[in-house]
Amino acid sequence: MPQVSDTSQSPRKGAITRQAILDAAVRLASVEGLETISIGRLAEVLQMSKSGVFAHFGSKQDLQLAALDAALHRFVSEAMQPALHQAAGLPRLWGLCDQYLSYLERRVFPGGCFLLATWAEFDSRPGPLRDAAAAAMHTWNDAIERAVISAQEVGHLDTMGDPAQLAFELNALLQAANSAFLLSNDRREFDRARVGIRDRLTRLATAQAPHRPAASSPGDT
Amino acid sequence: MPQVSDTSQSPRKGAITRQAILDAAVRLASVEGLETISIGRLAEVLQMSKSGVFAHFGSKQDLQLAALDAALHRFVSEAMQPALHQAAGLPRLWGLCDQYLSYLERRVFPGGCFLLATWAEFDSRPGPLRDAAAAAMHTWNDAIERAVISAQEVGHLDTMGDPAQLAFELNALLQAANSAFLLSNDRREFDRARVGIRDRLTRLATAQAPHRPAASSPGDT
DNA sequence: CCTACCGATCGGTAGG
DNA sequence: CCTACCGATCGGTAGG
Repeated sequence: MPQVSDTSQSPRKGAITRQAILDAAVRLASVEGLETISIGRLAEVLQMSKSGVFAHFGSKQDLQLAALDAALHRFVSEAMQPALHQAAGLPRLWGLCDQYLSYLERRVFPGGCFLLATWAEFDSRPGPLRDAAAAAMHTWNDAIERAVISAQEVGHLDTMGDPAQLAFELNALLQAANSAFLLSNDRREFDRARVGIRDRLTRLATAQAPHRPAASSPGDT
Repeated sequence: MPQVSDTSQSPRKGAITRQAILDAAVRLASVEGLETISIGRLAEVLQMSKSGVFAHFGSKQDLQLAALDAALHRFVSEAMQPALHQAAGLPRLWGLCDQYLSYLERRVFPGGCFLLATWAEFDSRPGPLRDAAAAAMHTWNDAIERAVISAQEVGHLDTMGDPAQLAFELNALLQAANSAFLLSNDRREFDRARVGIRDRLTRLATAQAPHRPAASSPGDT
């Protein structure tokens, strides 16, 4: 009766398999969309039976929700977490934008930003998936807006500017980088986003702002 | 043998049916995506047999391409055409942006901007549909960029600015209005886009620019 | 986690 | 534009 076993197998094999399924689901969904993935194709990729895959989730929708959740966690750690540890104010705000662009450049997901893709897929289809995609979008939007407000509070940004307006414009440049890069495959799109962001931030920066957001200069390529 | 008939029926019944199919396809696809529409569901909506729908197109892909083409024509006439008739320079450039926002506000398509939705759906799936969606995106991007260059040529905009950079930023604000409005259902998102666009244009406007792009002021709601 | 199976729906064809 | 039909695949279930 192996209760601890030999640690080589068994610890929580189910959880490992479940994670493997979610990894494959996220990879597939990034390219084809969360709705288009099918349990049968996942089973094929994973060399499992259909019902073997199915057994880990109560329904296709639960699988989709779990995959979105897994992608969101990956998004947070790849596109947000490092920047959130920076000093409040312009460093953190610029860090968030730059970290997001780096997440796009590193192609963390093969199909571009997973959150934007999923939001575009479900933005007009009411239901749990739309709700979850909206919540994921809010996770990001709130982080940006909080960083803007905090930059005003520490005195780096002029309080005359409307935080919602600045957050909207920063977000606009970031999501444009995603779709434009997928369209042109031209890395200068990232430079354009950085130029636009730097312009907005320097224009609103106060005298107390730390040597302004210099960042990696895009050069004149 | 009715050769001219009584004009009530018959002229080109096939073409009429085909158009009805495309209208339904565009409406469905705007909400659910071009890939998700099925010939069977279209037949149901149109009270036709599946093969009756199918007969007008050689394949599902051809139906999708035809629907995208129909949506593009509608996009051009609703979001571009009126603005393109305005005077070259800032009037036309501002007109294009404002017309696009109006197209979103009027909810020409129930699921937001059809071009952006379709591009997001196929941006990572190589094939004829991705190519057609990219071409549709270029139709719009080129119009904006040409309007920017033309505004420089007539002396309304400072030639120091990079046209590609300005076009990128205007486009960013426009597509952000689309996704943000679908997310929040808050019309202030359109105001934010207009404020950002006006800011960009006034900042680059020369002395010869016609009384600057005033536009409908968003008020302080 | 498997085999075996269900009804429904898919895109597409035959033949008229 | 129809009826009738095809093989393939879908999400999901039974039973182990």
